[in-house]
Amino acid sequence: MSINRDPHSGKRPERARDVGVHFDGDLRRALIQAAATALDEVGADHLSLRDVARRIGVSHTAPAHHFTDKAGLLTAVAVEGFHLFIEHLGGALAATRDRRPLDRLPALARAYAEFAERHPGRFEVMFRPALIRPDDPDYQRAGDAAFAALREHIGLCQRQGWRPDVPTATLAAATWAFSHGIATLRGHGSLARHYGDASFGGVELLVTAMLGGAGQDPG
Amino acid sequence: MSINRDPHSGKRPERARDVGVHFDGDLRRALIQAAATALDEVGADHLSLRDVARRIGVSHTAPAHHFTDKAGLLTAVAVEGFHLFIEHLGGALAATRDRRPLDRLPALARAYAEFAERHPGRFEVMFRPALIRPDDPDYQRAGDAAFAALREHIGLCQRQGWRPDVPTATLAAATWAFSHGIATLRGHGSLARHYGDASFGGVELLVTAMLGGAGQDPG
DNA sequence: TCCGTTAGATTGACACTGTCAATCTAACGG
DNA sequence: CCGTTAGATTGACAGTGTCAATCTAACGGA
Repeated sequence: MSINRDPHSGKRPERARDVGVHFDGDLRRALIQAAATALDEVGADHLSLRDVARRIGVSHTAPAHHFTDKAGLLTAVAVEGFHLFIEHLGGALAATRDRRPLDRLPALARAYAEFAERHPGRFEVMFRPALIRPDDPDYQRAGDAAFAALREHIGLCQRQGWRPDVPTATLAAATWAFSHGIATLRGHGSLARHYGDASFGGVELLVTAMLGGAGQDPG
Repeated sequence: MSINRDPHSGKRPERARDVGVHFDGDLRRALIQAAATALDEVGADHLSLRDVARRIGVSHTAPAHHFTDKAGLLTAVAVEGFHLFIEHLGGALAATRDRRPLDRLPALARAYAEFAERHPGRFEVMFRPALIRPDDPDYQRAGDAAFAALREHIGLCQRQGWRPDVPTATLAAATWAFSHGIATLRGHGSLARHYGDASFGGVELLVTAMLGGAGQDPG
């Protein structure tokens, strides 16, 4: 068991190893990782930079030193979160490759809700601009990419005959908002309270009900 | 202009009058009012009990003394917010009395978004359980009443032939989630960014697009 | 008139937070 | 061997939520 070397005596003050988070000289990445973990554990409201620093055994100002700000660190977490998000939604689409595009929307909304449940902290910072720097280029790019993926799938639905008269962006925004509403209300417990079924199957059911004719032949 | 009397000299330390918020002996109500105002101004994240106290000129512990907690005060604001919310949605329904029930859903979603824009602070605490005491009876009652109102209108739609086969709670939850997603994403600026039209007309358009056959004769 | 009780409100302290200036460390290049 | 520089730390500051202790004024009975 290695013990903290006094930073003034040793050559490399790798205190982070003591708590299990090893950063190969890349403190920046370790901070993001620790922040994301802490975020999922305690929620964005109770996250403190000092706690993040403590988790990897560095000084209490290390996070701000690398990210300027609390908002800076959370922005980095949000960007990383969006990448994970896109990956997760992509997985849901890949898993339903055999179905008709429109019939895959419930699975997409389900994946949306799954992500929100599995990574509540990341999800929180991704969609709460007050916590971050919403005009950060990386953040905007990541968000744009997520929406573009959805938009592409909606376009696919339309090319198969689903509401070809409506602008793709409109349907994509509507689908996004619907999924987002489900995921957030579900996270609040509102779905369980008012709807009764907060399971992922219940999520798919909501989408099917809203789309209505989704199961029937599109005109 | 009355000046603060020294609380130790005068008979009634009505310091609150100095900043324009007069509470007729009802400090509790004044605190809720001040908190709601502050909330709409600075957002829930930057709200401090001490600032609320300063706004009405009382000691820094007065809010916690009356509401136990920061969460206690915010819960009271959320309850009051839900009452206002129900009133606002009711107004939208009353204003569209002449249309067919299904055709009034876009106006309902629009009212939802309007409320979120006009009272961002209240909206925030109403739908962020981490800030409040979600198991507070008054809070639950208020939220239930809001959902019941929506549910009732959905039932009306169904009685007129809209998807009578789907459980009312399902359609109500779906409508709620959709409206909620629109309102929150709109508040984040995501709608303006990805959809382009963040106006209230744009909000109605989203609902119309999603409901699809809403404008046509229900089967 | 006086006194004890009680609810309402305040004071003062505590630990904790984000941020900032100043400082220190170690490695690099000449 | 020395100066520079980037990375990280120290120490301080104002603000915050919360809690125990205290104070205030009004009320009800003797």
